[in-house]
Amino acid sequence: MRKKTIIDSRAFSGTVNGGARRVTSYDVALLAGVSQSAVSRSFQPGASVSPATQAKVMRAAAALDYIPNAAARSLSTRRSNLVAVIVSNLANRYYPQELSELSEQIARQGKRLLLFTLERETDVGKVLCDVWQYQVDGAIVAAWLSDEQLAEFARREVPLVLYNRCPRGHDVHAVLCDQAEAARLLVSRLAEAGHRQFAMIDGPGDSTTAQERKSGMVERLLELGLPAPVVVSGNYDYASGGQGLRKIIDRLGRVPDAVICGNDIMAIGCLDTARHLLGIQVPLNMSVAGFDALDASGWLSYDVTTLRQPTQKMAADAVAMLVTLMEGRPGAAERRRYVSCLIEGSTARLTGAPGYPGQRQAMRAAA
Amino acid sequence: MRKKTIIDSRAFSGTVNGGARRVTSYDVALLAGVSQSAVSRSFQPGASVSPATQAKVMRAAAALDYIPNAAARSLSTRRSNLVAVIVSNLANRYYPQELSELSEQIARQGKRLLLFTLERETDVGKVLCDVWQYQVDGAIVAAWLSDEQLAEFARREVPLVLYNRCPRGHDVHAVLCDQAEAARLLVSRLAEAGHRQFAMIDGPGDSTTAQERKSGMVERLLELGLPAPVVVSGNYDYASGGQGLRKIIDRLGRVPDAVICGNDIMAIGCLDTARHLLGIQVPLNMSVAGFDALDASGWLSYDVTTLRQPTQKMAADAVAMLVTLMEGRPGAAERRRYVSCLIEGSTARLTGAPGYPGQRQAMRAAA
DNA sequence: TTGTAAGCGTTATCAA
DNA sequence: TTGATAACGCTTACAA
Repeated sequence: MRKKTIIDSRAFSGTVNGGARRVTSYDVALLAGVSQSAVSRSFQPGASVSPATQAKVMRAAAALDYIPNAAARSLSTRRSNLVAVIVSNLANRYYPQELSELSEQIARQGKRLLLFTLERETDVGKVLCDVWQYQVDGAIVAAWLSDEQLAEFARREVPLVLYNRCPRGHDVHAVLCDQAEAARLLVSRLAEAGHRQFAMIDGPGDSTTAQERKSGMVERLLELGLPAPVVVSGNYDYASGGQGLRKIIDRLGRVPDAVICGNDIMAIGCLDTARHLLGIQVPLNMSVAGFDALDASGWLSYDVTTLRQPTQKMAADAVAMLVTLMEGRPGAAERRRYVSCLIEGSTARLTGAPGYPGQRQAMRAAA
Repeated sequence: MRKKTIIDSRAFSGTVNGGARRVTSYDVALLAGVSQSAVSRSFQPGASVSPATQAKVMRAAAALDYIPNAAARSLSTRRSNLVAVIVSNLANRYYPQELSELSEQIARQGKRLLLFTLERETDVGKVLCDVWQYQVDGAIVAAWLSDEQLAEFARREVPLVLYNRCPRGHDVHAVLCDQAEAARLLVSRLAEAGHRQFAMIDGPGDSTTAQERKSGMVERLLELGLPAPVVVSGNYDYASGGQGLRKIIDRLGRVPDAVICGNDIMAIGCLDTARHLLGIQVPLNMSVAGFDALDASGWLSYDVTTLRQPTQKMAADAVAMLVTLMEGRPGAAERRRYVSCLIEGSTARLTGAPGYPGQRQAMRAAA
């Protein structure tokens, strides 16, 4: 008998564990004068309860401050309503809006975001065990997964959507922006405007995004028959931009025609060093471009030529895709590709409309 | 009998709910040839299990890919090992590193971060119900809580630490940086250097941090017997800085001696508009200062005079404080106050060492 | 529509 | 140290 149990535990003020007694659906049932299952049903969207019963239950619940226990529900339904988001600190630092976006979209689906941050891209293994423990209904991962890790998601049947990471293997779902294509576009436009000697300040080695950007650039230059670029490595921060530029000039023996930076932060660092420390006229003597279209890249002091990913749409689609998978619905697109949009700032000489001044400046002037 | 149940559910492949059968501690026990309790104990840090038993269990667990179910544990122990972090999108946007920091510190304590993001500071009510449902062990809140909401945390006995929000009421725990004091310091130093007519570009109305910064400034000016400042409102973004400056000049009929901005982003916007659009020499004709010491404020193009909060320490202490509360240990400091550190950039004329060039420039020159 | 009862997968108590 | 067993608080057949 269950009722007896309740009375018992009241007497002991919590039989097994020391904590204070919590209000449960039994208490509500008792007060409302209905069965416990009636209470449970009253809190479920499409259950069959008469309005009268539901009203009684809700009144009693309110009186007792009753809130259903998610852990118990999770145990019973085998769904936790939790979505794991795994992201490296680096990514969060440079794309904070994406996390907000994901959080909002996940909440909109009635789920909650369990956050796992990584010191490095490849640290996923350290948190994976916790991901399993919490029985998350799905995961969105913006970090590097090994083949074994990918396989484990499949084996444990945890729906997975990769966010801007290269999905090796066929059955892996992902939203991703074509970084190589973006880099190719940038190179094409710069070449069109007469740039011949390119240089790149690369991102950190563990960033697949950076790798794609680099390979896209190198490939396109090769296709165009232009000289091989000078590539130096950076780690996505401001200092890398300035240091990278110095290294490039050192290695090349002169100022390159164009410097493509792995992200906007480095582009800004490169710009500042060029203008304030080396006295290089940008874009007159050298063009500079970045990636990501950070807020800062649009500031008056910079107006960086850069490539914007449709991050808002990507986040929304990632969550939508995950939900489809969680509901076991078939026919979901396995992966969605996006294209970056070139923002013609005033740090690179480009041909074609709108030409000078840059797109942003023109918009400002028009406003 | 439990074993019978297992056999049954195998036969039906999940009795009640349709999902695939999961590996449970019973399966491990069966394979290892021990009782289920032995399995449970083997997975608990300080339980009394013989090495031999533990080894058998671990071998079997590995063979079956067994992972304990957090929901079941949570139900039984009444601890979820979940910490809710409630933060507004705005805050996350401008302080992404804090979230990373909190996440890391929480993980270090063996807990996990359940993220709740808010469109506005005052939207806490919308997510609170979910916070209760998930039975979080504690919460760190960087948003505005009403008295009722504060009371509800107390009533439900959910340990709470406010992050940089004014704790009304006595028994509310918090880590907070003294924003008013920081503003007072800034005003003092600027006044010392001869600035008389101050202006402020205020933050959004729902930001208590902005309110404190403003009141600190106004109070200190009053104490010093300086003219009342011109205060215009902004909303922490770049455009607000430029618009704010124009409004100030409009209202004052001239350029003020010093503009204090509610955050660095607005300070940067203000600077760019002053220099590039209005041709004002900064700091020669006008000083500009901000708050938060963003990365961007240290960039060569800006080198903003600003105030840095010890965010890393604050995040670590917030989590440490929360853990103390969760463990029911008494003697925890009820609230911890921090002081900001003035970063003497080159956008404001200040007296005293190190004088010109700004601190950052001097450091760079020395390097 | 409603109540009864059998799970969900753990931990904790108690006796052996 | 070990095993049997009773919670933990919910959902969901199934029967009424």
